[in-house]
Amino acid sequence: MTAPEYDHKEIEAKWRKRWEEESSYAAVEDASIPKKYVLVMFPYPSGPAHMGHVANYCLGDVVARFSMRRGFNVLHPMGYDSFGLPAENAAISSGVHPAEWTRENIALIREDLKKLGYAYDWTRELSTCEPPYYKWTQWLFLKMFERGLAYKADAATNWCSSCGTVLANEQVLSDGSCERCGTFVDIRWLNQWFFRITDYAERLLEDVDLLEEWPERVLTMQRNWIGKSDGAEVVFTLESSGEKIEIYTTRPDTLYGVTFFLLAPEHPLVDRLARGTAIEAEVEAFRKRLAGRSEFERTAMEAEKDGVFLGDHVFNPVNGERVPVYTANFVLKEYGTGAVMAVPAHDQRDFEFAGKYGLPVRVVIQPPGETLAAGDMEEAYEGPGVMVDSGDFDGTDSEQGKAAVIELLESRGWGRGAVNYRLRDWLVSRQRYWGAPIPIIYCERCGTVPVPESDLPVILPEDLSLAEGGKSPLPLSESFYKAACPTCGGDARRETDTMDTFVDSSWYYFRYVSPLDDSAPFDRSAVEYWMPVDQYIGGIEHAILHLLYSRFFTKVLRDLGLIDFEEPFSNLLCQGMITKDGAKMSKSKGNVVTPGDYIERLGADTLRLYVLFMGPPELNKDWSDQGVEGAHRFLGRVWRLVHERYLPQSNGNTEEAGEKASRHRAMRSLTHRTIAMVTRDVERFAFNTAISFIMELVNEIYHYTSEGPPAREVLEEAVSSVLSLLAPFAPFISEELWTAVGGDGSVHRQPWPSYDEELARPEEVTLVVQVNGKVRDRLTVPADSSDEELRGLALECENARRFIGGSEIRKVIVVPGKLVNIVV
RNA sequence: GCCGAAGUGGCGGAAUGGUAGACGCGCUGGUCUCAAAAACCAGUGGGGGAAACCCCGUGCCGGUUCAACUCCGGCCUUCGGCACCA
Repeated sequence: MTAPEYDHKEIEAKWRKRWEEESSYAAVEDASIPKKYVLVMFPYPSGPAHMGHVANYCLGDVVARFSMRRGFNVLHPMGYDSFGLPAENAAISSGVHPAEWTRENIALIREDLKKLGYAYDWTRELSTCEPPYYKWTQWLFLKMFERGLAYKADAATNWCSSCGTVLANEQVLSDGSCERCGTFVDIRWLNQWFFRITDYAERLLEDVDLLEEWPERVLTMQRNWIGKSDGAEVVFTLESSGEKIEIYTTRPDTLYGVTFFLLAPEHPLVDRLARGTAIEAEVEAFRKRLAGRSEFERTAMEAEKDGVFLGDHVFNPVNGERVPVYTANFVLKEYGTGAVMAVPAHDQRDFEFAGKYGLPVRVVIQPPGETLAAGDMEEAYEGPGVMVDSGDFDGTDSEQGKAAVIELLESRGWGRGAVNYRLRDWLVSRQRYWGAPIPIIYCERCGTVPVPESDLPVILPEDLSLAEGGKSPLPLSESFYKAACPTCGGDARRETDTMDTFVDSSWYYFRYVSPLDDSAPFDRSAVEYWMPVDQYIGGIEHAILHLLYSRFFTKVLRDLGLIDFEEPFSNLLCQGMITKDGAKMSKSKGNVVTPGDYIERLGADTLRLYVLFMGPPELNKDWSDQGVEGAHRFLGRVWRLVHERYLPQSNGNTEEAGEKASRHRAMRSLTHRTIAMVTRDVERFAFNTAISFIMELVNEIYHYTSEGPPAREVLEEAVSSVLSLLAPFAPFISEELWTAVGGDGSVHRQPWPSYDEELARPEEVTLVVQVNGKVRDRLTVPADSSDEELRGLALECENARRFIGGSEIRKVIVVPGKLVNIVV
């Protein structure tokens, strides 16, 4: 009888079909069973699955399968983030309708995900571009609008000329380019929709502390992005008109050192002061110098200070001093109030500006153990010290001075303590077609009117094609934009902008709990059972955008009284990137490896095993074709273990376990030890080492069966443990072999194996003998040797004696079961 | 500049303060074969030695400890985030 070959294609097709027929992984709401919500970031369907998806979804699948087998009721859903620009770009280049392109790609990636054998509850599959989903995206927009959290305003926006739309701040990279297409964005003043995420800045920042199980780097990024600073708002008075101008400063302790005053170039006062005066031409020239440069260039640290005197002065409230007003390139319109007090002695930027324009420098903070003189300074002193030349505050420590000055400002009505955030409101409108329409109607008589909930969804018409230049057809489609005003019934015009796709993905994890609910975005009792997500898994590239927006949405939902928790994701695992030859895979580099090819050639099990074995989840890992062959070789080894070593043996030809028991006992011990180690490692997401322990067990079973006749029950325990432990990683082959060895039902329904502590302990251990901390010998000793026995054995062994020589033994340290260190 | 993460064989990577390099890849040798592939077995950090063994070795310099890849202090390098944010 010859053993069958490992035919991954046949095996995988067979089990895939069976699992689908049986809906094996559908989640059921059952309050009597502890739940686990395992979520992987859903894909944007731009084609078949790529390696990043595979790596990500393998992590989630192991967590989900492991949790199922430990008795949890697991929700492990999948869906598609299916609105977005690439669909429109495809339409422009190939003429396919975005809807068609998107649905075809969904079919492709779904096929790959199914081939990979992920244990998803496919009955909950969702797609954000379908009306039953975006109806609720629109509903959430209306809720935001009702609470004043969605508003329309004129703002300087980031315009990407290539994408033909505005972008949120978060979608502009730090070099000023569009995160999608790399084009440098321009600044345009436009009337746009925003979500008032800044209202939640403090909560979003404070609650970062609740996210104990998130990676530290993500928390840091979130904190940086929110960018809180403590300081004061101070009111200065303009000489010419007497009007009040507010500034924000983090250094109220330097208020007495102000020698000039700065306005952002976009500050409305700049125009007013310049218009019709002698300096108008100069301001115009200054504006020209700035125009055509991105904000990034303008505010780059290397950029030279540039500005213009505006012909007016302000009075400093604390000392009544009159200082000149300038506009300067480095002052940002959108941070603080767009106006700054300048203290050249204690701020490097102001120092450079003062140097260029011959403005005075006044020292008001003296550093410890040093006396600064304004004339000798080569750079600003920004550290703490003692306040001088500051009226009643002279001699005060600058740190205490901050609070003291704020107290003075507040008591006189000159200002107040204030915090500032770097975070800006979230710009959500897009001048694009392939997105959820913003449910708003503009009526000449009634103004901006929300679409009534009963009229949702506002359907995105799919019978339109992109207008000239790839522009959105919505503003040109009368049947879309013509509407009756919900309030007065008169002729009105529908909003033709659509929502940023990050809105769609900010709440999808709520929808999974009740994806078919037509009466609400989610069923409340289902949310109470399943949420929050116990384990969220995804790429680090979403550390700011998606995660911050999702946290914001969750807090808004809580304030709406729809849920009663603050944070959506209890645990977060950020996976690293898979690279090829050290570089990000991209079509232009020609270094893309396609999962589908490997599934075909080596099988889904091989691919799954390899991406998990490559290294720790959070590290970047480089793809190796030889490595993936190795994973395949291992599965072949497991296959032959069962068919060539185990199955023939189980027909008889065994040896009683009692005789020459130590060989058998060692085998059993390793089996139990492996269960312990794999369990521990899966719990801590160390899948690479978990797999290596299974490999060691397999290697040892080969030895065990080669050295002599195995004991049937020992071999059976070892082999079934291998299959049981391997199942979450390589579900198809494990199921096939489980069936072949006559296992009970499906291996994926078996309880996770348990182990016997007593058996797991080895009978013999290697005792390391050190002399003065250097290893001098290794002895094999019984595991239950007492410390005294170990000490005795170590002192007697020849190698140790050689190094001890005639020296006096000063100390002997015994680490039970492991090591003896003799100090001489 | 600030914040965070990481530096270990030819490579991916292992090591609750206690055997550095598990497991895998690659390479070398052996078994099987007419031969090869596959499979199975063995070896594989560097240097020295016939061998037993010895010396060196986890980015660098110090420190704590009987014992440091691991803890502490100071650097260097790489990657990521923030950055003229007042």
